[in-house]
Amino acid sequence: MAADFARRLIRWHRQHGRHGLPWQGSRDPYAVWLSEIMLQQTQVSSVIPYYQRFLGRFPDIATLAAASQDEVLAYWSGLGYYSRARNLHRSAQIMAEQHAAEFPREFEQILGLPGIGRSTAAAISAFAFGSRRAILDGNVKRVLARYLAVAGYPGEKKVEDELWRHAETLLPEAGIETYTQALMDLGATVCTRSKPDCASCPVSADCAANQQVRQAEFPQPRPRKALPEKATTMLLFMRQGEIFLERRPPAGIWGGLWSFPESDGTEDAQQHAGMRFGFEAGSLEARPAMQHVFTHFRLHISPLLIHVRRIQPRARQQEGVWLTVEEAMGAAIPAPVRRLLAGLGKP
DNA sequence: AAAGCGGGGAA
DNA sequence: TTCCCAGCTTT
Repeated sequence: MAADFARRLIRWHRQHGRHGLPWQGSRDPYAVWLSEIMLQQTQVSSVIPYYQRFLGRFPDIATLAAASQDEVLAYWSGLGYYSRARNLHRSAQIMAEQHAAEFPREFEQILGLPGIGRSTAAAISAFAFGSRRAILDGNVKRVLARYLAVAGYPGEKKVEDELWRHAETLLPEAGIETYTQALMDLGATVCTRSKPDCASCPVSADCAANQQVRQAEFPQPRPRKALPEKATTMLLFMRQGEIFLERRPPAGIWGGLWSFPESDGTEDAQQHAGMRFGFEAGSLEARPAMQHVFTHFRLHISPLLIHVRRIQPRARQQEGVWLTVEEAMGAAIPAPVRRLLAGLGKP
């Protein structure tokens, strides 16, 4: 069974795998390493120009190690996840100092380099040295979860461990490079996250998810973490066609951006906020509620439009500014404030 | 607009 | 050990 899986993949790869990519055909571990790092969170088409430019400027470990971090980052600029570039640079310097600028062949030593985890170390070992090592990146997790109907969320340790065991078991005795490339290619082009093309899949006949027509159920998605909910009332003080904004503290949410004064929504707090600035409130008008989702919580915003009748002359205003809506739209304001301002024109 | 991604570093 | 984040893509 396991042998069939690998054999079919290898056979499939000849005709349907991705060929001719700039990093294929090279066994230079440096080139293989660079491509694997660039491909970690980035798709092939974006990587290609960066890979060629980077390799042109830093053709080997010694050159990379000798370069400044600034220049390395400049060549990475636009790819994102800049810690990858910093780790790449650090690794090159480690190799220059400790391994005579040679890329280590030993799996444990490769794994020990910064920015290289178990799967990346295995991919480099397989492609550069022909070592028989299992990989398990996001694509492979999806292929195996479906092929073997592995339940649970792969981000969970228990599930990931099970997938690693399967990955090891399915390894072929020979042809590790083609097999590894085929597995990656299958996940990227056939066994895709949505709408997998099972009709074109070389292992669909004994794929558990396909047999049960449950492709969409594997791998199980990350459990939805219930976001904490927070609520605030934004006070939109308005006077003579201008609105009042104050600058937020430099750190924290919307640090340094301009926003409306806030209150907890009680009448006392609203009055207090107005008094803080010396505003004498006229009519109040609740605006439509809205919400804004952050990475770690959901914020419910109740906007309250307050027409300011009079500003007490002694009032200090160095913490805030009065701007026309148009001026405010051009200022450094967070997205929800922008939406609120945009909605002010309409009733 | 939301979820995914491989490894590092914090908790 | 386990949890969370980065910064861009794809759906």
